[in-house]
Amino acid sequence: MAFTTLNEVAKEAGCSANTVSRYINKKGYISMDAAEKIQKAIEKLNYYPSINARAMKKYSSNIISVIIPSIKNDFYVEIIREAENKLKEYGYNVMIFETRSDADKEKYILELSISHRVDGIIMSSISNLSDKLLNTITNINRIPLVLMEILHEGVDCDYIYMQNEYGAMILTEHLIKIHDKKRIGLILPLLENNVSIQRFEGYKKALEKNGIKYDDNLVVFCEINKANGYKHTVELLKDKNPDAIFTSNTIFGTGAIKAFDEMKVKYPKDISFVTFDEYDINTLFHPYITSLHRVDKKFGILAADLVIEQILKKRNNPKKIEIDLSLNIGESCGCK
Amino acid sequence: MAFTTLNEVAKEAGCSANTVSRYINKKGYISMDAAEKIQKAIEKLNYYPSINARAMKKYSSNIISVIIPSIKNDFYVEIIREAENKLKEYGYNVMIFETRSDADKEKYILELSISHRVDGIIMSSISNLSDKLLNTITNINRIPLVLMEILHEGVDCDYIYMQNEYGAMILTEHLIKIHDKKRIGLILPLLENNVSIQRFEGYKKALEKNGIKYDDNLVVFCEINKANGYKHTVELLKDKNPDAIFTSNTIFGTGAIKAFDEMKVKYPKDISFVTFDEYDINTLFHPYITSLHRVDKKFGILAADLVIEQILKKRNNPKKIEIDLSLNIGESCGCK
DNA sequence: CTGTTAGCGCATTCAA
DNA sequence: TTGAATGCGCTAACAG
Repeated sequence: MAFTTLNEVAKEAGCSANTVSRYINKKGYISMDAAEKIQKAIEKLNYYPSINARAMKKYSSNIISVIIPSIKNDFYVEIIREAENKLKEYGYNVMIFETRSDADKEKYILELSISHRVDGIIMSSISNLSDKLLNTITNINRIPLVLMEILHEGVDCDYIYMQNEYGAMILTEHLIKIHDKKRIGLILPLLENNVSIQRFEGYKKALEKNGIKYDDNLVVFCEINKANGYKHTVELLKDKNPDAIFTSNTIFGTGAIKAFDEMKVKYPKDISFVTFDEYDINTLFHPYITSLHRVDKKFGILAADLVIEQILKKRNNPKKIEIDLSLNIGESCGCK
Repeated sequence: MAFTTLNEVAKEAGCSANTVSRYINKKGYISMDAAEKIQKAIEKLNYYPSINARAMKKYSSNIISVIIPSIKNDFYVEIIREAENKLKEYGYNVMIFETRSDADKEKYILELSISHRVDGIIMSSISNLSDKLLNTITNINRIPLVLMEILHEGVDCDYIYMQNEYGAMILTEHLIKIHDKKRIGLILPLLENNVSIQRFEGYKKALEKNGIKYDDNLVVFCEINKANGYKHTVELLKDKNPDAIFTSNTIFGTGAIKAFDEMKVKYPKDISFVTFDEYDINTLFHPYITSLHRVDKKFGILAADLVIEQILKKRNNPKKIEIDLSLNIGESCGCK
């Protein structure tokens, strides 16, 4: 591989490297004549500045890490896009990473981000497994950090978080109070996932408030994939006689839809169906699927604003922003 | 921000920076004693090597750029994941970029990749707008390059490409020959997109071969988004009396599904419906949607192998790998 | 307005 | 087995 350097451009333009640098960074004054020659040299030699060298010199990479569980999830993709657009306004580039909800990969990506000397990290971490490393990042390395979705006790940084427990509760309660459901099947990610724990708590709270005994036959914990959503919906329908199904995310939700389709179980006629997250697919075709609405959906923009604030204003008193949830009534629960 | 350096680790461990470097890179011999002290120092000081400094020294960043039109598209997401897994086997990290099919962004990302001194680029570029830059990359900078989806005449690098024209032809011909359709509505991306051109050609060829006159009222070119898929399906249905709809990608496809749903047009009863790409959503619920099957679906792995070959074996005779397409019959066209 | 100098953090010579 | 010296490409300080 072969790359032109600043020095080569300088030589070609008949000036010093410093002048070229100032031209590129638009710092200080440069004569028209020099500017022209430099521009020509840059084009002639196909010069592209080395980000590595620049980052070393400036103690700043101009990169923000955006780390999410999955890019196969519209919710997170929107966050990335919003954050990227916002950050670009301030001249930052984004490195996109997905953890696949894997603790080792999460750790690897965080360490990689430190090694890249990124100027900030926006992350959706749904377990506590990286908390120690996150503490190093924010306290020792002092990299501006924004965590999304849930609070990590003991990691003192900016947060944008949802009321997962409350959300699961109102969704469950809707099924109980409005549609008189008593046997609500729930499909959840494994409990090492804190979001899962919170949604599980919300479900149980709704039952308790409404005098329904918790039946652990109706609750399934499994790895997040469509196949599991399908499989466990089939099993619930076959063996557990549920009068409703509540999937904790859209991946499980699509598995459930497939199961309903194959078993010729129609919602809401034969069973009520609700899912936590609000996605495109929920209203792709009728019956529309009941879910929860994030009152402020701009996680990505909010997160970007928080990092930028930390960087530019050197703010270091952490902020916590709570995202409200409300019912997003469709037809799948039995309404309309 | 504050980061520990190799020198600080060396001081803490009571040895030279060189020894620490050799320890980290597992190169050359090191006494057990030294190794232990160094490891302790690394942990105590939270040392994470600077990728920037390393890249400068080694003329190699260990990064491969994977550039795709959209991360909101399962086809590309799979490519990313496959490539990432494969590349990690060889010790490479991946930088993920999406161009949103925007020529300026495409150029920006390519230049950014050069500036990062990436060790290779895997890209799906569906226009010819960056061909000049791609030539610089492969001929001047000599960065290993693999292009996906379509051939770019004049860019001499590795390719993994599909028979877009053939695919559109057999899909159209299926509608004509098997289901006796004569007025097939087609929704395509704008023609600056080469994939679009090829699929359009395939459509026309199928009509011609079967003695059907081309009617440009039935063909729509528009920007790729769901709203356009919806809008143009509605318009076709209302005004153009089509007996089939062919959407050129899944984004348009979901828009079409929404339009069918709202207008209470049932496929395949009222109209035939086919879409080019094979996605999860096609078989999420019945009727399953007829599409094209990529005989070798591992674009990502193939691409990673090609870059690795270029890097490790210093291969520079370009390879072209063609991906075959075959009909993937569902029910939406009218077949059972 | 421009050039000279120094040093960012690291890996790679070469000596010892 | 280890240390000292060097330089990757760039920008910031300082001189001129």
